[in-house]
Amino acid sequence: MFSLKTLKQNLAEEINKHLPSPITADVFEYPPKPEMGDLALPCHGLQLTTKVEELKNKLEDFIAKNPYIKEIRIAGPYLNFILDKEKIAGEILTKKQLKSDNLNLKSKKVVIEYVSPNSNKPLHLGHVRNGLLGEALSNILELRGAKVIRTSLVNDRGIHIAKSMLAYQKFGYGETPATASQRKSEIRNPEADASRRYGTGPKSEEKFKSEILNLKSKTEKGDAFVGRYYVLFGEKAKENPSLLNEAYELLKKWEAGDKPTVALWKKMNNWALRGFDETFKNLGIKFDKIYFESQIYKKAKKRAAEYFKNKFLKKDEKGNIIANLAKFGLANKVVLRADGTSVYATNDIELAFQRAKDFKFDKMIYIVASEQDYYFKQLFKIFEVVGAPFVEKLFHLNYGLVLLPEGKLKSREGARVDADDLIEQLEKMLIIEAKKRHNNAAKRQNTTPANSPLHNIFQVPENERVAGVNWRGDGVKMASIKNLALAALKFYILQVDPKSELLFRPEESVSLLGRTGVYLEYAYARTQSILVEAKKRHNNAAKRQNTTPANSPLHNIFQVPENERVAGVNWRGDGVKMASINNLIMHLAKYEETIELSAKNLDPSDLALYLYDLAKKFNDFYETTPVLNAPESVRTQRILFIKKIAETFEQGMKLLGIKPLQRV
RNA sequence: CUCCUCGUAGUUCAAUGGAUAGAACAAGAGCCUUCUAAGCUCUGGAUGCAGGUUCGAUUCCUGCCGAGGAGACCA
Repeated sequence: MFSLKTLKQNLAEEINKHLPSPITADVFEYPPKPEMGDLALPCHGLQLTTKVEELKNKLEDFIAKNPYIKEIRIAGPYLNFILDKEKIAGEILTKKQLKSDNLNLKSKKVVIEYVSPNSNKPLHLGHVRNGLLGEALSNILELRGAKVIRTSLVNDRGIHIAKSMLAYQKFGYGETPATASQRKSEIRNPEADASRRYGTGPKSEEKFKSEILNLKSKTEKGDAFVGRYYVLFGEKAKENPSLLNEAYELLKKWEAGDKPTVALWKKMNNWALRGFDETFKNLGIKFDKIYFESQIYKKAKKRAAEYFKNKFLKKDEKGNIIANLAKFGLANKVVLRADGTSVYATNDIELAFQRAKDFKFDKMIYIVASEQDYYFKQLFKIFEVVGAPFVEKLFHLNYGLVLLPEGKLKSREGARVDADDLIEQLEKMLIIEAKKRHNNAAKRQNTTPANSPLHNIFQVPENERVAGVNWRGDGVKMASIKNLALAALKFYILQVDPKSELLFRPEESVSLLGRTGVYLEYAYARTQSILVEAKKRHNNAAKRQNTTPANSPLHNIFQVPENERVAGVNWRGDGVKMASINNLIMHLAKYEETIELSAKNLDPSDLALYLYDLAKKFNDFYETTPVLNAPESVRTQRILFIKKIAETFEQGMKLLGIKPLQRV
């Protein structure tokens, strides 16, 4: 069975017979232009005892015997290999889609920690990037054969939680998510809303109180609800700094197990967590195990105190327990405050031990933004000096921050883009775009919008339109706008190298044209359209296959039909572009190594860009090469070709967490 | 001040030390009696500056300039 990887390895082995110092399979490159060849060996660096031509001659025998290589050409310092695309296509197209068996991560246990929110405010764009990365990586590693355990850590206790609790206690008047009104402007701009809504002084509080009492019952997302009180605390504390002390008092009460306080904490936490669940579900993020800081902080403090006995840990002059990292060129790190309260490190240390016990992992990947790089250096060093057995297995996968235009000039406490709101915005953009397309299509066809086949889309009430509408009245359910919006968002974020910062402009960034998730969906939908139509016409691929006598069932894929081969007789005036078919075949052949690369680099952007290329090449093919209307001699083969492309799209998109849509 | 990351078309992103630095958006011109025109084709535009290593540097090294992040018991 054909595999590019194997071919490269075989070729390298053969070439090494003629070289003084051996090469490896990864020195091969792909020529910049397909006309040059399919595989290239740059010979500049090789210590050739002979000339490039002589090497070429020495390889002739091997080439003659190798079924996949047709020819070698010399182009300056390069040796270019022309592969037999017909042969390769025959094997690739009948090959089953990549399975997780016999791949190199088989049975390795990988624990991933990602997202890890604070339960006092809703998820924002940074969490989205984190979550999408984690989910895509988990999927990719799973395909490579790993056993992936998706985990998260919720910071559900501490002073920040106490702040939102206090604000609710003082200014909540018993409001709940179920009674809260959810106005768009509030969600978009909670800060501005908070000051408008709550204002200052007793009068505005009275006003607000009566406002809540008169609210219609419309449920607000719990995390947004809780988040508003956290913001409110900030507002109020500015006027009245003593509120901070009150919040600390509340935290102490909580730690002491004061019943009403714990009850309030539970209530608000549940609201927030339910809100998170909804957002996670929307984004297609799921965890196998969620750790809560509230459940480990006591143990964590104990462990930190115990480790005080370790010679690398000591007390500083204030009484904090610190890890002495100076000799490693790092700043000392507090692992337990003098007053006995915990810091992040306290819990992270404990949690690592707990996870090691829970899962006995081979690899533990922390997906945390690069602003924590230094912290993780310190943390891992601590594990090293205390002799944690799993220290070699830990890995911090850092990703760049998501910046906003304002943040680029002046960051710090920049504005936040709310995750839920973002998805909603995208849906709206899609609906507007669809309407525009609809009108344009009508114009092109010289008909009024009302007579256009797309007309009915816009007769559907808005709320249903978002959920999903029917297409052409044929009863096939059109994919929901929401899925398209998610495809756009996910692709937009995942196409970027995780290490790069991501500049996000709320209005422009997630474009719906060009290199986008929508483009992918559109290309995939086109494959589906062909395949569905093929079935309709009773052009059953399997049936046809039996009638094809050639060695490979796909033998004919390259046979340009007689009438088209004759000079001047072209399809759509462009001619069937063999280059377009060949490009696609080589591209399909590269799928396996793309997945491998993504897994190795822990970088889904390789796969995302691969899929974009696939869509691009497919669209090129689509424009120039008829499938269903192709002459019978090649029709079946082309349908199978489309099927293979569709399968690759499906798997690749699913790995990125993008749901392939039958129709766009 | 120290450390980390990063400077590529107007903008958002590509390019295991290799061939003419690729796309997309934005602008203009074309293409539906044909498998979905959210598509396709054509036209311009870029490696911050200065050195170094190399047969060859966007990539590696040094310095400068610029951006972001971290260094504090702040979560």
